[in-house]
Amino acid sequence: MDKQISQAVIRRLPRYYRYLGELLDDGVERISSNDLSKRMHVTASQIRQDLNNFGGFGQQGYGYNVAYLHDEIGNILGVNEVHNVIVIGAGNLGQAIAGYVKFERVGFKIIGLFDTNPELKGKMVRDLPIQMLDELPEFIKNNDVEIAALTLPKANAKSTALKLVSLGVHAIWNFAHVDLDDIPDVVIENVHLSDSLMQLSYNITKQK
Amino acid sequence: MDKQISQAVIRRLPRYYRYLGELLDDGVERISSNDLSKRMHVTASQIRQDLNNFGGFGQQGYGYNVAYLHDEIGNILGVNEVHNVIVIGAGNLGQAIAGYVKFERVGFKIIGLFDTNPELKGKMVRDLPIQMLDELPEFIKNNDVEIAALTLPKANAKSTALKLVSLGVHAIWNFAHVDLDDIPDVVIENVHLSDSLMQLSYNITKQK
DNA sequence: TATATATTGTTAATTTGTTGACAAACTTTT
DNA sequence: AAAAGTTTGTCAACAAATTAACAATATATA
Repeated sequence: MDKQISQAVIRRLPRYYRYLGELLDDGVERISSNDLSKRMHVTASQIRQDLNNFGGFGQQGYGYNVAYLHDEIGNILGVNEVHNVIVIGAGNLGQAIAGYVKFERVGFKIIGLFDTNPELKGKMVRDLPIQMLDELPEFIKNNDVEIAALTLPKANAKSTALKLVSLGVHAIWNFAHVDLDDIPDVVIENVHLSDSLMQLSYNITKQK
Repeated sequence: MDKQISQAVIRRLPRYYRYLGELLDDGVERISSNDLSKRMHVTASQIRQDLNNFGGFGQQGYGYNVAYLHDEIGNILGVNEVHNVIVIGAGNLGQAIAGYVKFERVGFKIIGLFDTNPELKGKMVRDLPIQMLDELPEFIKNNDVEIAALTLPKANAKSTALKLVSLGVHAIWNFAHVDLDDIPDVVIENVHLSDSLMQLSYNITKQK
């Protein structure tokens, strides 16, 4: 059985991935945990501990090969394969997320955009038509949908999530301001923008 | 000197605030740490520990008064006062964030929207005109700007952040895909959507 | 090729965070 | 008004996460 990796480690992986990507763009071939630690403002020890959860990617006396490590972390994160994404809720945030993923993130592909408002039906958002939510079952039957981004009011979030799961979608990227726990058989990632803004507010307030 | 509160605690505060708000809406007058723990899927001990970092808000044999505790956490988070926000970068995400804060978050007020693209100059986004970035110094002089949301490409993020700080803005809500550390005299809150999506991807991949 | 230097992977020590336990203090019931 | 029941605040125990230390093993240099 696989060793359980703590979420604290998982949360740091994308950041490693990003820094390694930048090094790669800059043509840097190798890097030591010590040099990387200085750039990232973390301890070298933590970098080595984190990476060694997944295997020994480095070499004594040499360090880490940037291209190799970048690729390996990409594999761990699953971003070297394509994941199809649909967006539920075609408001401002939904459209923004659709555009964001489309242009910023390789490895993820927006293939559908849904809403319940009949006035939006068929409206094109870039190259995707807004579809009605009742077309979703048919759409999922015909397409391999892996992730659903939920950008809708919190009142509808839970019921929509349950519906998605029953239709076979097993990963939800949730932007609604509500916790979607106690839904079985689904991986949830919450983006609570309000929480983030309140943390900022706390840190401002504290500083005064 | 104030006792240092760990970020682990701060991260949980908005969630308490949200659940208490819902209880308030439901007309619930009092709640024990035990009942709240069941709803939130955390331990009662953690709730009591967290709250007692800031003071004794409860009463033995009674529990916590919902309205009072909600208000107190609001004070701690600083959301009972208004914070003026400007958005730098009027693309999809910028417009979405502007709308999101405007409609979802009391305590925060969007007062300006800026971009560098001359074609957008004067274009209205709801009731706000898009202004050019070179109008920013004058704007900040005439308005009490507390928070800047950065929704622009990462290439411009750091220089813009430095400029904002030099103009007197001391809090940044950063959506650009880059770390804005080693900028002094500023409170930064990062929202790295890519990181979030990659965490989701990891958890999907792991599950297989 | 031998020696000096660099750097990992891993174990141990330390620090931080979480949970459990319970006396003290309140509320509710009789 | 007394007794029984609840629930907090806090201390102590435990668990998890982070940092430090260092042997092992590579690279770089002379």
